[in-house]
Amino acid sequence: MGELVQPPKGTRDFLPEEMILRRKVMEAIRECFVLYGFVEIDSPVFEYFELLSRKCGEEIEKEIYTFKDKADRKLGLRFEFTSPLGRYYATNREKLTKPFKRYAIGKVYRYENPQTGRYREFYQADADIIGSYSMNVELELLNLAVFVLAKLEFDDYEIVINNRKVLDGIINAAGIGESKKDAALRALDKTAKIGEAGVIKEFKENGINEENYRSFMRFIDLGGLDDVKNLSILKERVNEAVKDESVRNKTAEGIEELLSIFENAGAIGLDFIKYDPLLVRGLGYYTGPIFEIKSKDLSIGSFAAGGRYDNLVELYGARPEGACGISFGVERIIDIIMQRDENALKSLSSPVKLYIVYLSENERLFAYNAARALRLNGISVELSVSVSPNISKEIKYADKKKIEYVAIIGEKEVDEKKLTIKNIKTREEKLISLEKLLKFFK
RNA sequence: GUGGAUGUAGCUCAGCUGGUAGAGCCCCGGAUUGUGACUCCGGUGGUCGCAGGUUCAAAACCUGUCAUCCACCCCA
Repeated sequence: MGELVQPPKGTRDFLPEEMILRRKVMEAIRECFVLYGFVEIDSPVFEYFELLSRKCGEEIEKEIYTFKDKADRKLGLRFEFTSPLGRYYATNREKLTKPFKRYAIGKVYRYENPQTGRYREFYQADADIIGSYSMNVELELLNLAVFVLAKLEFDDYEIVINNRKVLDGIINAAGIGESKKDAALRALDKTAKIGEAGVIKEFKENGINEENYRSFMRFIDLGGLDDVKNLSILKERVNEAVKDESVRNKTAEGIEELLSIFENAGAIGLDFIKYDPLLVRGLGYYTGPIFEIKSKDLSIGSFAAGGRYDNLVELYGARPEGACGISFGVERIIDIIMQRDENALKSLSSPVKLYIVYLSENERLFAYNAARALRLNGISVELSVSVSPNISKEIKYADKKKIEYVAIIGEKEVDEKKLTIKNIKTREEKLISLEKLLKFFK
């Protein structure tokens, strides 16, 4: 197969049967967003590069697809929905009702090497709330996430949460300077993957002492299973250790935010979320709580994540506003579903409920009218286009397209003004009137 | 951007130390012109990812290139 008949690196074609599952997942997520009161917006797939790259961090900047248009404007494809949202909000804020709760589901692009759960073109589903500093926002978003996952029948996942302010405070308390903060955080984030020795090695490579690492770890060695207690302990420790008053206040604020989340989580069915002092998240714009949802057993990584980014809209020229969002990795969710159940694709049936076959010209009008009546009642029907059909092949066709029922219309049916309905799976047949058929599908 | 593995029919793959390709599934036709998943028979389908090179001769060896998978970086 020559290269030119393949889709570009990191992109994929989807077959009709794959689309059934993809549509189902995206529709489930969308329904939940709507049930939680989020409104849909749309914005361009490309924006000015300079806009996209503001405060996203160097690493991400490298992953932005860029191009110049014919008037030499430097543009970039959106690599997620948050930066475009910042721009959108700044542009339209006068027309928006606050707090602004919006969702967006669409394709995003990242120029990176494809790998497990990683593509150059992929779907994300985002829900964000702009216009509130309250932790009620975090609680609502986490609650939404749990609702979405229940709808998708996910149960072996975990939700971890941390706070950028707290991270900054502990980094400071551990004696790691501001200039080395990012490198330290990046290394710490990898603890589960590369282990203690690996983190220390990375610290050293970045000119940070092992003692700083030990110190950091001592702060977060909180022992207990009760996160409220743990955070209270941490609060005292950091409060004593941080000399800089503004950092100390920020840290305390961050801990209060987390405490507020944990104290209220139980009341809305979120008692299982966990404080993870080593959770970092790379994107540069996060300012407060950050969270991640991952599968417990599968190696696919996190499939939903988000956090608070209070400074974002200000970056685009709007007055400061509290803002927080969550993003679902649609591809990863689909990959997980397919890894779990290899029959995930096979077991789905077509949204088309009935395939109608008529055997000769004489039955055409009857078949056409039946199809029309069903369609007018919202029932999806495919009418065969064969002129003189071979019934075996028609049934096989419907089966392959995962259509559950076939209607056969011949001389006999037209005479009796009924349709022969065959259930493909059970092979049962019934001769029934159109009225009964309509009721059956309703 | 870096490293490793892999590219042979629509799919999964076989093809030994070089002698210009095979199986199963799928697909198409028939046994079966108002009834499909099983069976039987027959058939279509490949410049062996692409481009060079070595050789009398390359799917095989060498180089480059593109793509896929895995890992790093980073991330949904």
